[in-house]
Amino acid sequence: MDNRSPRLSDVARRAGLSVATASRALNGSDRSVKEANRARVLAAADELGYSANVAAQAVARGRQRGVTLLVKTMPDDYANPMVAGVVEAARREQLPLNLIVAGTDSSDLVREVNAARGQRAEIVMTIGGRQIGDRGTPALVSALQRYEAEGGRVVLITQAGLPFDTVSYANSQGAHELAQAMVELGYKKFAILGGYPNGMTQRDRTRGFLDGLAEHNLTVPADRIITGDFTRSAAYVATGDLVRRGIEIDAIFAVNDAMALGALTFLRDAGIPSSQIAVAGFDDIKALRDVTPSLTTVHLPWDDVAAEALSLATTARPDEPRLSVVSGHVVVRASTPPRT
Amino acid sequence: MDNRSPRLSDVARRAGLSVATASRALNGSDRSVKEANRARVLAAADELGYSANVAAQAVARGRQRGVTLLVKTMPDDYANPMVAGVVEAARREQLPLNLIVAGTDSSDLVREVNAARGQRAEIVMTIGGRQIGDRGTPALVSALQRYEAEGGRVVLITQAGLPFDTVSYANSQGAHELAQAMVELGYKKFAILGGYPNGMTQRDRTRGFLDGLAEHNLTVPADRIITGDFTRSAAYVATGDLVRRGIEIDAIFAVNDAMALGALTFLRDAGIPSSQIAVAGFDDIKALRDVTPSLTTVHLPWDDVAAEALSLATTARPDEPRLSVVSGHVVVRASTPPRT
DNA sequence: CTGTTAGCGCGTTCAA
DNA sequence: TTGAACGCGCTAACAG
Repeated sequence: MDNRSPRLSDVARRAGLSVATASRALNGSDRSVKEANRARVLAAADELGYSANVAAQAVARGRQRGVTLLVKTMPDDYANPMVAGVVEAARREQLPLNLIVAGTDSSDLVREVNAARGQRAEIVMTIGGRQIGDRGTPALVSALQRYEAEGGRVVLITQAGLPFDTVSYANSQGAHELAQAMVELGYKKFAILGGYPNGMTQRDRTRGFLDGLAEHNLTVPADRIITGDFTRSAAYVATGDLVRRGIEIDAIFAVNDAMALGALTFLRDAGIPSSQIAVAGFDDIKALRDVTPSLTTVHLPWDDVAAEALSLATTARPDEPRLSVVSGHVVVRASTPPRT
Repeated sequence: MDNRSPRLSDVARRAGLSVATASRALNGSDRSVKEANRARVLAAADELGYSANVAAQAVARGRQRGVTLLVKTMPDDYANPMVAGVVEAARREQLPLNLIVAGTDSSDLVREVNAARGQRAEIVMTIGGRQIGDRGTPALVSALQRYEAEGGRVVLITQAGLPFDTVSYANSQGAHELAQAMVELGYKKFAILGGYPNGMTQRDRTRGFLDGLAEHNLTVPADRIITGDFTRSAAYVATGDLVRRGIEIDAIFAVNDAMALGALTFLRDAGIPSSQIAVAGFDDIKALRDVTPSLTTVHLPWDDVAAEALSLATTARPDEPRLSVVSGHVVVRASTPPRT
């Protein structure tokens, strides 16, 4: 009942050749195998149903090929377009992809980075914004530095500022342009659903938006900048609070689309039309196509972000960490009708 | 620049003990290490920043711990609730989770199963429906059987019928009940967006729905059962065709929620209200909360599906493959208002 | 171009 | 309870 799966030596014996030759024919990079022998090895492997033991290869080679993608969570509502992008990009490059769901804490990330280090993973990529003043950041940085010192490649998809190759997207600029666009549409009284108060992504988007308004001499009173969870449900509740408090606003900017959807859904449930309170988000996730009214947002080219990250990972690392910033653009849709 | 990451032998030397003892203290299952020595080993490991090489452990142990989850694709729009469920369940059980995005072809799946076999993966779990008459199925079955014969555990989350432990969800029954519910609401003239003509999930849901209608002496003419891609976009287009062809219907059943959202969005864009053409889906994905009108569907308890799959995987396998069927229930929402 | 040999890092016998 | 020695499956250096 408990057979053994065939090993390289089985293949070699059946082909009447040595393991070394079999190894070269099957997995070696060199071409230094006579064609006839190569064929015999491949035939033997096929007959035996041989499949290389990747773990053993990793041990022997001293390095595990492919990219280890570290994410904090696996969402159960809207897909994460960055993850999808990286998965697809890796597939195109024929790079094995190892998706690890680490957990939300930065110590979880440290643990997984160390695991990758133990395995001699070739490339480690992380997705996810950082927290301002996160006490775990130094530990994460040193784990990553150590991993790099031991020969690994690190690429972060997040905010700039850590000493590693990084792909960022223009949070501040996008929000700035969105603010401009909304002012031009005639909006004046804003509320902002700002998500986690310590999230850098959230902070950059909030600031960019405020800066954009400031150019038109508009401000947002502190009581209309709501912080809290970075989720759809939290936004739903927060919008309800705003409305109940009777605060007079004509538009809500949510710092990501999931939150914007929460706001939009609350307004719909409450019977408040976009002509009364408009909503705009950020990210341009695919799910936006299906809501009414369609949502104004900042489009980010997630596939480009992923491709850029992989490109950084697979090219030689220069002495100085590189930073690649991908910018987005505003997409005005029905949730922010021109205000007369 | 290229240091070495610490190995078990480094830890052992620093602790003044043998590798064997260090191994037992750090990763061994036995308790047979004197407490003082155990502490010294742990301290040494900590000081050195030791992290076990999982690949080497896998080679030595002859088995890679954890669950290897094989999915066909990584969606970029709506999250797959099954995947999220399994990830979370594995985390709860402290089982390392290896998520592999295989590709859509059944030969891709075979390749990954063989890779898992080569690595002596402990548990292989696959998510995704089968195709009727898929020529690749025998190859997949034999790859899985071989993997099992070599000591692995297989759990499928899909239709019943393959000789492995399987978790299924009641596609036919759920659709049947949905049909009943819609008839009771007063609907009579249906169209069905059936997805891939060869998909078993799609077929079961279509059949279940038709059976439910048949109990009320209702039928759906063949030209109103539309097959095609199993996607939101395809459903959007198909709904447009239905409307343009001027076919008289009062409700559309889409065999999954993504397709239902596509249909709903088309109707919205075309200005056709639910009172004229209703829409119902299947799955109850989270994204449904945010559309207008909210969507009638069949709710499936995805977390239960995942938990059940993991439970099958971690209990001893009896001689006969087990089948666990998780059933759902109809949720009537605004997209199917009572018809008078 | 091929085979022999020596590791890779770890778990696990078997004696002590 | 400990340590020495061996083996896991594979790659890579070195001869031939």
